[in-house]
Amino acid sequence: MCFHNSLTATVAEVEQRFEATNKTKQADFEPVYHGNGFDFPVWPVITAQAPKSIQLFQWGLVPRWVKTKEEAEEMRANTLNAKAETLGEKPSFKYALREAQRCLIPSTGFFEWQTVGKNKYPYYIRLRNQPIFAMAGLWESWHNPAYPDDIWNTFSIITTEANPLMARIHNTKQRMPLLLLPGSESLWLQKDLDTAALNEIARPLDDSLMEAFTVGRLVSHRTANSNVPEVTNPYAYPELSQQQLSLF
DNA sequence: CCAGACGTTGTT
DNA sequence: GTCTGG
DNA sequence: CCAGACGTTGTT
DNA sequence: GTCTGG
Repeated sequence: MCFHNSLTATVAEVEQRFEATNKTKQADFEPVYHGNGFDFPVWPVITAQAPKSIQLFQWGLVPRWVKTKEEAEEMRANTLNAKAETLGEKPSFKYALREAQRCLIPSTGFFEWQTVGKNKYPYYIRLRNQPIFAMAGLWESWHNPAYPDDIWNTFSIITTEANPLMARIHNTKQRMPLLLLPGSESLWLQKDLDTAALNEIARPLDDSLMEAFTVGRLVSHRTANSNVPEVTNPYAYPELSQQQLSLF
C-alpha cells in the first residue's frame, strides 16, 4: 500500500505550506504526477531534525546497519512502507524510531487499487480541503562503509489500518498511509514524542476529509510513461456501480 | 551457538 | 545492530 | 502486472 | 511454460 504517490506542486507552494525553506540544490521540483516507489525516486521531505528545511531524500529506507550497496539496494524495495503498529520492533525501523528520525512527506494525492472480481480499478485519493498534505515517514542516513562520501538519505512512508473509505478501495489489504492533519504535523516532528502520543497520532485519518475517484489504467502500465498530467484524470468504468466510481 | 534475516504489499 | 531459526 | 530468467561445468 | 524480482 502506498507505493504510488504524487506531488504536483512547486517549491514555493511546498515552502509556504510547511513553512520551510528549500535546501535542495534544485530551484524547483519537476511535478510528479505519478511517482512509483519501486523506482526509488527522490522526494522532498521535512525532517524532525531540520523542520524548517526542505530536503531531497530517496524513497526506500536503508537501515543504518546495512553493510554493502548491494544489500542496501535489496533492502529498500521492502522498506517503502513501514507498519505503524510495529515500528519499534522491526530492526529496519527501530533505530530510526529511537532517534526520532521522523519526517513529513509532502503529497498531492496517492493511488490505490480496488479489486472487484478478477479486475483491479485504480483510484486517486486526495484531501478535500488541502491541495498539499503530509504523509508521516521515518528516515535514515546510510553511510556506505566502502566509500565514506557515499551517503544515502532515505525514507519510508508509515502505514496504518484503513479508514472505511480506504477499506472499500484497498479492499484486499485494508491499509492506508498515515496522513497527518496540519495540527499533527508539528507533533510528528517533535523530538520527544512518547509511545502513547505516537499511537494516538498513528491512527487513520477521518475519511470525511478525503475524496477519491477512479482514474484510467495508465497508472497501472509499467512500460508506458505514466508520469503525465492525464494520469489523474477521472475515468468512469461502466461496469462499476455509480457509488464505486466516486467516493466523496 | 552461528547464520541469516531484517519488510511490505503491486499492477492491464 | 539485533533477533530468530535451526 | 510485466520483464526477464530459466543452467552447468571448466580450462588456458 | 512458469517462476521471480521489482
